[in-house]
Amino acid sequence: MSVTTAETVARPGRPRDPSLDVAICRAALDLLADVGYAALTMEAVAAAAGVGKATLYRRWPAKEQLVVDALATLAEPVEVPAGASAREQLVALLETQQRRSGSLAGRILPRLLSAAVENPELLARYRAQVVEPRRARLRSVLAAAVDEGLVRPDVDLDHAADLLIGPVAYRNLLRTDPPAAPDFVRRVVDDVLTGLHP
Amino acid sequence: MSVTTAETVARPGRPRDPSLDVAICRAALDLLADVGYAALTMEAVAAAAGVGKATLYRRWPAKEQLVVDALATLAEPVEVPAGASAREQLVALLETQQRRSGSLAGRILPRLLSAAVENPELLARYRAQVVEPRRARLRSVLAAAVDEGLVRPDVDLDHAADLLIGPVAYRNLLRTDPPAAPDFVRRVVDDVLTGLHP
DNA sequence: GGGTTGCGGAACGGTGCCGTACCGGATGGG
DNA sequence: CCCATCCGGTACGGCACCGTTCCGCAACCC
Repeated sequence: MSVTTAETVARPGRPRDPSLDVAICRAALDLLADVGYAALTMEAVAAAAGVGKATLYRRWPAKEQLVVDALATLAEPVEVPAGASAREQLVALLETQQRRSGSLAGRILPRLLSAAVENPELLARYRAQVVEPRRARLRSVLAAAVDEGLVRPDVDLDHAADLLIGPVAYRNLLRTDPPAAPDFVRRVVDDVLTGLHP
Repeated sequence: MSVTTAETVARPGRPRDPSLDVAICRAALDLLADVGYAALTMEAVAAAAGVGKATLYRRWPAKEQLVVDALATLAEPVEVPAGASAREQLVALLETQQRRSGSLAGRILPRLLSAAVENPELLARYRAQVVEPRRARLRSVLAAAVDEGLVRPDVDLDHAADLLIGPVAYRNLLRTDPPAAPDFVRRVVDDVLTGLHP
């Protein structure tokens, strides 16, 4: 499902400018993060993208499809320091996630949690684009932790990922004050790894 | 800060009907859960409460103050089975929280996570009314777990509460499918308690 | 019982977004 | 070349909600 629903079949006349697709999607994501889904407006997207309203409606019939496609362009690189121990890699992953709570994807999440009540597909896209890649990275590091003898081999890695992500993400979402202690992530990793230790 | 800002000083004329305060607040909370904060409308609140708009504006100048006061009326009883072991009490607490993800307070949370970007006070009220009581209950049960020798005495109970609540709440918020396994909560409690064991 | 306030309901002008439809110009395919 | 389509911009009628105001009546204090 490409961003533009137009078929690649050659059509007469001037072709659509592909760079406008990305500009529109980018503007939609920015606005989604800034004002939320309910307040997101086709007019505002057009203005932010420097585009006429007709250009939007020519490609997307309504806000929902636009945002769904825009979310498909949302991706974050998930890198992890090579050569470090599994424990250090887990700490690094979670600290990156914590630090990114103010990033584009991070600011979009609470908006989508609300919008998902009416439109579950929006959140499903976000999970596929952002949450699942993070979890996959986490699982692979946890598998390395099993190899290191740090985690019991019978542990469900998906469940272990929940134990690690949950506390960090929940605190970020709830904006609990005071903000998490500097060693918060490390303590989470230590406590969870102790619980999963052979 | 009472719901109605009117002073208790006697005033001439017909006094305000206190039952309308609760009807309005209840309607506001229902609408908040159903349509979200951005789409919540003074007109809709008035209609749902069976009240004229003037009655609303006589008490609250704007939507924000109304919702803040309405949230102050939000409270859930947090009971825990007496006589059970600390472990069983923890499982019961978290399962209750999980079951209540569809309750009024549970449906309001994602709406407030989005609204809190513009209006942090809304989420602060929710934390004070809903989150903090739950955490307090959790801390007291964890203290009992320390007395039972189930948890090390030097463990930060607040941090332990994060480890327990985080995974459960995060899964509920993200609506991860498939829905959590039936023994999900028990496994979380078991793993965390193992990590905090003496 | 008179003056004052509360109440539901209806109406007001103003504003912002909807989705559509044009315009004049640009761009590329047949 | 010619014409279909794309582009930015503007305008349109319609609709929903805003916050206020007025009405007619009810309820209460002094």
